[in-house]
Amino acid sequence: MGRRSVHTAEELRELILDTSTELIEANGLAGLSAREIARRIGYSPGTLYNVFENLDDLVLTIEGRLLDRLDLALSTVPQSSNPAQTIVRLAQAYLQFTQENPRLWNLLFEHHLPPGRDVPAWYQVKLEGLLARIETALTPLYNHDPASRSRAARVLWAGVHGITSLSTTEKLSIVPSASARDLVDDLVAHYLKGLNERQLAD
Amino acid sequence: MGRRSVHTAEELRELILDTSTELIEANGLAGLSAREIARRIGYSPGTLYNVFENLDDLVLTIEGRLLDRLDLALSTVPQSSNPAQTIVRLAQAYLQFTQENPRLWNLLFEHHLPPGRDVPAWYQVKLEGLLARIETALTPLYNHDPASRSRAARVLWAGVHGITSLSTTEKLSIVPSASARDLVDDLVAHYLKGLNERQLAD
DNA sequence: ACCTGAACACCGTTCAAGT
DNA sequence: ACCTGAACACCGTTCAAGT
Repeated sequence: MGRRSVHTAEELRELILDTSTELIEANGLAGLSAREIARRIGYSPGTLYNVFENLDDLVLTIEGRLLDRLDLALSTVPQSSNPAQTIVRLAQAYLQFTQENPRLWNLLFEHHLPPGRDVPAWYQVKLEGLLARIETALTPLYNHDPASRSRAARVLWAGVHGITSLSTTEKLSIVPSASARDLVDDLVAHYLKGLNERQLAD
Repeated sequence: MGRRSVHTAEELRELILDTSTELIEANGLAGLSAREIARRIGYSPGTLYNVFENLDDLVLTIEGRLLDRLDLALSTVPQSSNPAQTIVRLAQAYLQFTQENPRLWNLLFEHHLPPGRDVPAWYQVKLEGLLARIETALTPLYNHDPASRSRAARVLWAGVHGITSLSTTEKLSIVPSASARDLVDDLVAHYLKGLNERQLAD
């Protein structure tokens, strides 16, 4: 029919992304469908495929924006003269972010690309940027040993991720979300203390 | 048509579960469909619903068996007189198990029940049984403080889960799977050392 | 150029009808 | 009692046709 664009290409793109985000926040990845997006924005399903290659492409775009938002949240964490305190603050900011956007955050782990398709390069870049924030905070403890610093950053990242993952996945209520913060604090405090003892022993 | 059962009810159930497991191992949850299972076992789709309530019920059954297999694997870990070493061995056994069954293991985190439906009680019981293995290994360090012991067990469990999760989710290749074992060892060693220092300070 | 909507090849689940 | 297969209400994606 050739509806004379009531929306610019950019507006249409935002409309699709916003609507998709709402659907995911309401019901997770299972709540997202091309036809439902189309219904809500008042276009036909085919129109989505003028804007995005397919649903995976759309979801990756949403994931990219989510990583940007997390990066922004971490960027506001004030640095402390005590590296351990900086790390604790970063971990708590991460935890808070995931708890504020649980279904959206879960998307990062629910959604898988079809076998053979790789994650785009920009996605890896964003992840590495986030990890770099932790590495930077660890530098005062490790400026002589980048390999150990890198490992410590990954262990901390994965550890905090594990706690948040188990606390937001209702299916593993082993970690009640009320105590996630305690667990994160405990992890960071004792792990860093263990690292520090090792350094003193050197 | 009333095919005169060439399979007993029990055989049919196993056939469905085995075929479903194969589909998941090949392509993850996305590769599982009631119609595809039916095609492979040579029954009509409707027959699945004589055996299982629905696909969620089927998937939960597979998850239960998976948790049983993990429990079995952990049960063969020899206890050491050094609690830290027992924990390291348990963590490594967990890691190995998840790496041997990556897609099946991911099922536990990809699959979500529809909103409102709770995880069955037997599922929670199995999870708590697994956690109890870690708590038991920690007892020598903590027999006077069950609350701290419980927290330490949860932190270790979540931490190892986080490392394995990031290493098997191809989308977060921040943790190359080659180094997952190093990260697990590092986490357990330094976390326990940090705990231990605190105890000595008490 | 942009958008539609029918078409194709799929889903999960139910249930009357068959043996 | 067990099983079928049509039916219903959905999917993602493509693409000829319309304005």
